[in-house]
Amino acid sequence: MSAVARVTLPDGKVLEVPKNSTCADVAMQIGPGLARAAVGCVWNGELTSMEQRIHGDGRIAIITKKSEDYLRVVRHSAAHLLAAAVRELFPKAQLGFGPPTDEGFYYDFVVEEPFTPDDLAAIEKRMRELAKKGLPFERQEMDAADATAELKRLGYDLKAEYMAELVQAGEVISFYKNGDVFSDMCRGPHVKGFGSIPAFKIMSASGAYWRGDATGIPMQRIHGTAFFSQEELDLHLERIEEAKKRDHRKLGPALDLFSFHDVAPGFPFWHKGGMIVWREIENFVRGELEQRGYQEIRTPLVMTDELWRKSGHYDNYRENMYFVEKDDRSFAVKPMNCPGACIIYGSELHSYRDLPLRLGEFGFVHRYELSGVLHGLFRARGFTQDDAHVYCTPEQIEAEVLDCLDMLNVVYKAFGFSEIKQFLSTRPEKRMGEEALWDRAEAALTGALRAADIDYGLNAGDGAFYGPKIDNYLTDSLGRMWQCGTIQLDFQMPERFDLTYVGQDGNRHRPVMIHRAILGSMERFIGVLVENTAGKLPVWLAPVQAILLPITDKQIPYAETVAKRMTEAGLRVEVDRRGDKIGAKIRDAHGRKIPYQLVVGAKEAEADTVSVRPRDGEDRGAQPVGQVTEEIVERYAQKAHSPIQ
RNA sequence: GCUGCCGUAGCUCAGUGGUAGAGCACCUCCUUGGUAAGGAGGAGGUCACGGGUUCAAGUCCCGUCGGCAGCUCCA
Repeated sequence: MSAVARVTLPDGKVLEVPKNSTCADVAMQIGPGLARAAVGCVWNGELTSMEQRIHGDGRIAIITKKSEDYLRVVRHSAAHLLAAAVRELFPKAQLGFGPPTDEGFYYDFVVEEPFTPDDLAAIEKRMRELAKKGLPFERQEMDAADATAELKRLGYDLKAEYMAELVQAGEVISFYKNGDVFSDMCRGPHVKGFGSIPAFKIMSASGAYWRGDATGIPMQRIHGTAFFSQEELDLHLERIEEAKKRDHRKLGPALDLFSFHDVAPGFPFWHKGGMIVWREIENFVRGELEQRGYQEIRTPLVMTDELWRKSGHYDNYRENMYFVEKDDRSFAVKPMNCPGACIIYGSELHSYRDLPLRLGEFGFVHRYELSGVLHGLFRARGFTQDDAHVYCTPEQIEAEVLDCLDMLNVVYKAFGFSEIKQFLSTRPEKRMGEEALWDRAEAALTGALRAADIDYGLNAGDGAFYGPKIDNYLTDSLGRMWQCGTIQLDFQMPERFDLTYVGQDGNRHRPVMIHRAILGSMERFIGVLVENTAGKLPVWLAPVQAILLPITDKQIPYAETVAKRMTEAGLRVEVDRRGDKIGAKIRDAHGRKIPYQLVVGAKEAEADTVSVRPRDGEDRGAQPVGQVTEEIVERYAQKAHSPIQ
């Protein structure tokens, strides 16, 4: 064994340091300035202190106050501050884990009673008092015996359990103390003291379990967040408010798109507005399918258990399936469309000339989801995939995957999404098939991603039970990522259904199957669209594209003539016939987020014009009906999603 | 599913053991008003459902259903 460890710096440079060096030693070797500025480091992706010992090769990033990762340090310290306040107010509270997260931090506690909102307010108040005192973090390393004694003194039984594991793993045990107020076993690093957390806030409390085990010890988790400045914290809180305003579960019913009811938990009811959006999306995708040589199919919702045994779903997916009994037979409601597609493929003989055979299906699938994970359209129990199954030869895989990636780009762009991120998910623990097939499938997907020059991320172990996949995430206007499309390779299903094609050599061969969805689920995608646009759907998707607002009843006939002309031009138009004043009608149309609000009074009726109030702009004044109609028709045709001004 | 919180009119919510409430929306009437809420009146309730405690339950207790947040981030 070598006595040196090779340490890779963020810029790719490699340093050799003696084993058992600390991160601080490494920083010093890079430069004394950096060593002085260092507040912690990231060792092999994990946040740790400068005292971390280096036992082998790895990657290091030194954190200074200027690093992005410094925010994680601040938040981790804020978690300690939270725990300190909790221990003062609830001396019997036992500590669990308290890490920083992407949004802030949390700390888990074992307490007799759940925290009330009043408790949280008191805890936050106490945190502010402690922060005012400064109370520097002081690191102290201990051997196992001392650490055990210290944890016993503090009454941290759970931590003692965890410490034993750490000692076993050869870790150095360290404590961080803040005066005589608080002490916690912790790897670090931390800010200077409780006074060095510029802005923080307690967000909420919820249930959790020791080490995430639902059969284990119940705990109470307090969530908070922290930032470098009050301004950034305020901005964060505003973003949360904005997201709340855009919540599709509120906007959807308010805009008459869809609703949920107790009689069908997890299953959306689609109203007229939602169906218009749905149809537009479906027709657009259908157009793409036609361009790309797909055939559209539809397979049954209910099929026998035998089919699902054959496909492997019965063994691998049963907990998520719905079953029905009739004629002493058991049937399952389809959770996926692939077996049905395989039945169609297998129903006739195929030549290599037929391949690739692309079968598309807007397939309505049902998956039982635990009640706690349901979330409006984002996580429903019944949803419609814009699914397709491509049967091809192994040689055709890359080209087909590339075509799917291209379709993804084209489709997402049409909905106003330009930022797409791909992740490759590799073999999961629960899987079917031989390792060699998995090797081949993973290599094929990697090849396509490289060929498309895509900078993808890796989700190791997150593949489907029948094959690896590429998941596609899009970023919305609030910077949130949504998983939509997926491209999955499958060497199993053709095997199980004994699917073949006749090759050039006259022999039967096994086709490869690619499962792919672009939008993912119609339901979820519409939910994403609603949140992304805050309900202000582009003209091509808007259930009502223009509304005529008569100043008085006398203009209703004129408004109806205009509406008729626009309807004949292919637009979706309404007339507001209610007896309200114009101000109220505008307010209402605006609330419904209708793109074009067209005011008609005596003057407009006289001149064959409408006064245009665009959704995103100011009153434009009177414009000829023909011109306005043309503008909307053009926007519709172009699927424009720019603001309407 | 588990933990916590919640469930009162279509929506947003008040009502803390003693006659079921408000605003908005809806309907009718008056008003026909030129750019983000005109006025008056009316109708609308098995207080999620089931059980219990009590002279009395929207309110307290138990259960069920449904909703929301969290349950992955590992000192």
